[in-house]
Amino acid sequence: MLTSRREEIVHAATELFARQGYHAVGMRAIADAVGIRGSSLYHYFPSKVELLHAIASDSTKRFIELQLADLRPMPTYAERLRKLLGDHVTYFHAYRLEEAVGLRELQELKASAPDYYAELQATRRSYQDAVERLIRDGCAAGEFDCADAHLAALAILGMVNSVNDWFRDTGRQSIEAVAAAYAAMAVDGLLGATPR
Amino acid sequence: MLTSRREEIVHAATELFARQGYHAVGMRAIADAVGIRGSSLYHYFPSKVELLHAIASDSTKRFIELQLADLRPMPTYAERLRKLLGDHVTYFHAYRLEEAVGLRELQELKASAPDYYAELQATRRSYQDAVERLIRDGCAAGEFDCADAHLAALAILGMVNSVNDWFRDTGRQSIEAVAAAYAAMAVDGLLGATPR
DNA sequence: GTCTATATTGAGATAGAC
DNA sequence: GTCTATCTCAATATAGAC
Repeated sequence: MLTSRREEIVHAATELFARQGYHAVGMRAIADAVGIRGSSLYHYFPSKVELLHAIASDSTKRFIELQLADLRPMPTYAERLRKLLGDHVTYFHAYRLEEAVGLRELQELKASAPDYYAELQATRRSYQDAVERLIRDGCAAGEFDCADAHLAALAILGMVNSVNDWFRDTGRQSIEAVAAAYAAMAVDGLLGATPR
Repeated sequence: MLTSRREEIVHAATELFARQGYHAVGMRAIADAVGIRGSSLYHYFPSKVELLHAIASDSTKRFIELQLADLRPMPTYAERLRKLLGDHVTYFHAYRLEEAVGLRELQELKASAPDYYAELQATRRSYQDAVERLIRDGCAAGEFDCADAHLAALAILGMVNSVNDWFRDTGRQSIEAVAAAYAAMAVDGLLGATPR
């Protein structure tokens, strides 16, 4: 599964950062989890913050590329957005540790590595813009009913992003069921895609 | 404004924790912000984590008491929920630093002070339950249209909680306008309170 | 690529004078 | 209630052997 030592390190750091927070985890703890000495980590990453960047950046960029590529081939705006949001929730669940680190340690990245922060924010922004455009187009086409596409995009993204805060695999519903339900609440409910 | 030195300390710590994160801020930095020495802080708080608890607990409990007290006197469930959610957004904005710390450092509290964590989670849970009950009652009364009141409550709370992530006072809309718009998207949109 | 050894800095917290 | 002085520990990171 984990082919390279580098991947092994990123994986261990992701788990520790997600569980305890970036500053609460020392390089020694990461090294222990991998079975090497602290100093050996510096063979793979020049600093701790580069490790954080690798975690936050890799999964976010992969996610957004996937989502934006998938945006095109659908008959209606409603179906397009429902699929996008459902995939959003399931991806966020699959990479919940990475997303937890990426979201929670954003300001740490902003303070310690401003370039990386700006880059990441730009990537996120392009995704938010794509969702907003999709909503705007759906409104223009008469599929959606919404007063402010910008606000609606923010509200819906806030909604789907929050699933990881409460969802547990041990609960009564699968992540796929929750993903479908959230997509329906957003598209058919909030945006009124299905006439009532 | 800040009557006691204790309040002054809590206020300074809130700002610093919100901006830099709990572990990134030392007791010395908090003391500097107040104009005393680091050791003097221990006259008011026995440890750093007690300070965190004071920040997270005070504002959360005050908020939830306020909101639950306000729940009763309204003619319809829709109006009741619209008011609750609007107040939620404006309160969260007024106490955005405290809420940022309370939400982001939850796991720190869980690790360092499990009792405080459990207490705080129970308080939050009672609020979530109240919102869910309100939605369920509104559904039973035929005012709302929703498949799963539990999921709807989680989705709506995720939505209103996310406003602080993007809202800035320098933007084009006031917080009151955003609060009203979010309440409408939740109640009239997601829950379909207004017939379309 | 991993190790030992270490430099350097700052953390949280305490003792006890005033 | 605030101070000075200090304890103890752990942090990130580097140098250089193997």
